[in-house]
Amino acid sequence: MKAINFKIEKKLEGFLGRVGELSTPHGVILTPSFVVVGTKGTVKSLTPSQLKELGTPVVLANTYHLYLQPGDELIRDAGGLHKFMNWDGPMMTDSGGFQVFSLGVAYGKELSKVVSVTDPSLLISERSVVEDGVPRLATVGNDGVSFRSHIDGSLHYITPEKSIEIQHNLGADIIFAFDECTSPTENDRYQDEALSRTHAWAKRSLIEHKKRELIKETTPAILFERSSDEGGRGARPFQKEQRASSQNTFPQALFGIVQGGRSKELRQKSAEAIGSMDFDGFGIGGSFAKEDMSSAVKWVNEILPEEKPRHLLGIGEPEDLFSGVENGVDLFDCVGPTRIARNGTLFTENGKINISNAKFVKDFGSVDNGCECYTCKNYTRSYLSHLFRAKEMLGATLASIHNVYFITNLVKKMRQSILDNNFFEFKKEFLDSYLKDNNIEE
RNA sequence: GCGUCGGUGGUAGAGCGGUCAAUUACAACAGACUGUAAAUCUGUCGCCUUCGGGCUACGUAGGUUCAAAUCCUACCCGACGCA
Repeated sequence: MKAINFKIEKKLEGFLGRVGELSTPHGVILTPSFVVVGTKGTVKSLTPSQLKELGTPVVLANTYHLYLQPGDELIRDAGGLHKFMNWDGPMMTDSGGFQVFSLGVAYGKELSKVVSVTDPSLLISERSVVEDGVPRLATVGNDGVSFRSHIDGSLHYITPEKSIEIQHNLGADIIFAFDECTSPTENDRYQDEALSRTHAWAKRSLIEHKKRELIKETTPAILFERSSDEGGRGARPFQKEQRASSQNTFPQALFGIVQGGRSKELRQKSAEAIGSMDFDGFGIGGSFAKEDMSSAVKWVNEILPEEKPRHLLGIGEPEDLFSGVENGVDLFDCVGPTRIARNGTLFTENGKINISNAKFVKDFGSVDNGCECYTCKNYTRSYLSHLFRAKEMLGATLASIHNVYFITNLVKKMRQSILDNNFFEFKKEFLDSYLKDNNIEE
């Protein structure tokens, strides 16, 4: 049984972009699509019904976070993450690969998904566990990664097999191979080394995944049902193993992740290697310099098998979404819309605004003219400004509703514009307005 | 009326002779945020500045001292106690 089915409906003439339909056991995702991030099994400040209402097609949770808290086995016993968090739509889980980066070399530094590589102070000259007095919480070995929990300091070791095991316990429709996300500030030798590791880990993730999928397929459905009476009449042989691996009866899809930093050669090498493995789809990972992003995506997507879906990991600024779609990306996820919302920044067709700025205190207009979201239809900038100044929780919720709607809808409009043969007109019209303030100022 | 304690920057509240334009918190004003270590973090926050510094400030007015938010005197205001 195939976990997902991907069908390309239309291509962007002369470019890598395309419109498609991705079927999962929990519903269909129309691509390109924006995936909202719910790291710990919740999209911060939003309920699943609010997500449904604003049109979120798919949610991405995180392996590392849920493994630490509340534990993947608990979630398995709760009936899987869909049931646990009450989200019945399509779901993905990240492998924990990004935490290798964010808790590793990036820990305590100004390093993130998008960095300025022109800043020489960020260049990593030597690899030590403690830099500038800040100990890393993740250290990379060839077999896996040691993590020091950011919650209680306990030590954990995650291997590709472990990541897949956790992700099978969580039970998302689409899961990711365990990879090493490197910083663009690493030197060439390290990038190359890390890439070999990511490729080896991809292979191991795939083997572990296939093994577990096979158990699901060949084990009678009856065994998937949990016996409610703990320890009842003598445990069945194999029960523990089968329960552990097969709580979720529906098949899961595994995406491999392409890395390679800034180097064209490594990006292409990675796309060749990962693209030739039997994954259901692909993630494009890494921390980028802004100006490198579209070229890196293009190098990779020219090589990856066209008929499989591609997910650009962790990218979500409007201008980046346009270039991603143009260059053949089908899925994006990003914490941006929800994080900046909680911090008072809102998307508008004229660029981002910080709602807590003094000028919005008495602004009785809606957040974004013409926006159809719940927040814009019912509340004023003044009210949101008040909520943020008063530190009321509803501020985070209303702002998140708007930002998630804005970005989700933006990608939907891109999709429609490809179908309507006016993608580039739409792109120009949107970006002219969205970026205009930045352009005037400089 | 007598006595005691106290009056510090938008607010609360440190400081009790020089290192004080004054710790800290909050408020205010900006900024950052891209597979979430994040309802977080950063900067500014008396006035002027050629960024060296200059000027005005710790209830008001005097005084002591080389030097006062800090000590003394009077006055004004507040809290509490006694009449």
